Amino acid sequence: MSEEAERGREGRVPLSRERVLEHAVAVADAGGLGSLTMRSLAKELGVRPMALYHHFTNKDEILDGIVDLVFSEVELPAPDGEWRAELSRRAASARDVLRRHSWAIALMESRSTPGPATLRHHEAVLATLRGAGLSLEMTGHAYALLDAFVYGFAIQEAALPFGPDTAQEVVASIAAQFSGGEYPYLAEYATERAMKPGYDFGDEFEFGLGVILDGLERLAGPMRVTSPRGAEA
Amino acid sequence: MSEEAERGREGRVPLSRERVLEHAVAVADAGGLGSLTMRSLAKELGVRPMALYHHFTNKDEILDGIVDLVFSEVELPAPDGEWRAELSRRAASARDVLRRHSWAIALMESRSTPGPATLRHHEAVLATLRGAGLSLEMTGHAYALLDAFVYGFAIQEAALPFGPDTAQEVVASIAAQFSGGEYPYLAEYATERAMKPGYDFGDEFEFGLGVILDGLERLAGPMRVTSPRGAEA
DNA sequence: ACCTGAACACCGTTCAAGT
DNA sequence: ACCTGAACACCGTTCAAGT
Repeated sequence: MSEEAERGREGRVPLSRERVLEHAVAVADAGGLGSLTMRSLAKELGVRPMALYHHFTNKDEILDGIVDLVFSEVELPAPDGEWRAELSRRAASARDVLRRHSWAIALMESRSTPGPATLRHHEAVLATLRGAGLSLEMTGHAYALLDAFVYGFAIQEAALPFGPDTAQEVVASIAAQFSGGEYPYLAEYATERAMKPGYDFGDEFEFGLGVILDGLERLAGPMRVTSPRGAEA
Repeated sequence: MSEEAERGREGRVPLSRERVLEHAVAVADAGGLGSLTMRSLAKELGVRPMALYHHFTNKDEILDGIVDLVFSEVELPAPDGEWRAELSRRAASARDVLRRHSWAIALMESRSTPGPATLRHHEAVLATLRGAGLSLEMTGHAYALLDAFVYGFAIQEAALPFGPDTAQEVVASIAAQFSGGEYPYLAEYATERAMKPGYDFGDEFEFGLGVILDGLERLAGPMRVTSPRGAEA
């Protein structure tokens, strides 16, 4: 699994914060957050566990680091672009990133020291909303609503019984248990909708995002298509 | 802390799944998910760790159990009530419950074996949406959107630097770091909005929920105020 | 049926030491 | 400056045993 573990002691790349964090993300991607331990990470890097403490004061600092690294993968909206397209692209990208690194969702709840990529991300979204002409108050409303949806949707996708394609079979076995009649609406939804061929839970993302953006557009009044070029120049 | 630990070996209440799960929730509430170990839970119950394995096959089963117990605290919507009021009440209740047990959010991402309270909950929401006259397709859209918002909002509240009241000071210290000018929009939002006296992030919940319910109302067309009394009678 | 003690293979982290 | 070995106080869980 690990290139470093296979490599001899000689041609060893020295540790660095970046290298540690990149491997930490890879370990969590492969085996979940539970598989990411100081010991497993060290082995992946071809090093003894204690070597990590020379670059990070403790495991929490590594967890903060990988959350920020995940954030850095999200495409930033362009503040001078068309706001709706930019926010759509940003939301879809964030959802994609959280699907690739679903362990990161649980971490966001507990981390409260945002890293530079996280701050740049927030800054770009705020710039886009403000650039579209929204008031500060409406900017806060919009940002909270958009991110609640993105994060919450990511939770739901992560909690799906299995991948988007194999879900049907699982739903079918669950639906069979409902046939007693205790959960008629669940049974109906499972058999008449979730088990139907073309169904894909992931499609609910576009619907939900559309409802939210429509609502914001309506409430925010006429928005600028592009923000002024030089902010205060 | 624990009544049981103080009680003598004599007047000991015997273990049961319910008693174990109730104490597990209490332990997680008090110290977070990290503080909930088989050993700490056993001590809280005045018992040896191995006694727990007589009632649960492993820790995962306990985690499944407490997620379902948390779900049981959420107020169910009344399928024959006014749909918008019922869904509002349900959403506010779910958000309340997740604020009281914020550790549960991280668990939902990893658990995929829903318990009876969870199933009853889903059943009631589906019944309310179907009872309001929504198509199966629109029911799926609506449910995914509503729950994404509720869960995602709960994550955001859990990730707040501190409680809703002490947040201002923390925001202020963060804002001070922004003063270099690297994050002008974050600085603006922090100083001109988040630090202002009346500001409370929790208020964003009502706004977001309103936008979503408005959107659903508009898309679903005219909805019944009450569903037919006897479903198929 | 219900609970226990001892043990095993793990954790994160400290501390003193090596180069 | 960068990495290590040994040790400590923890984990979840197995297994054989007690009542």
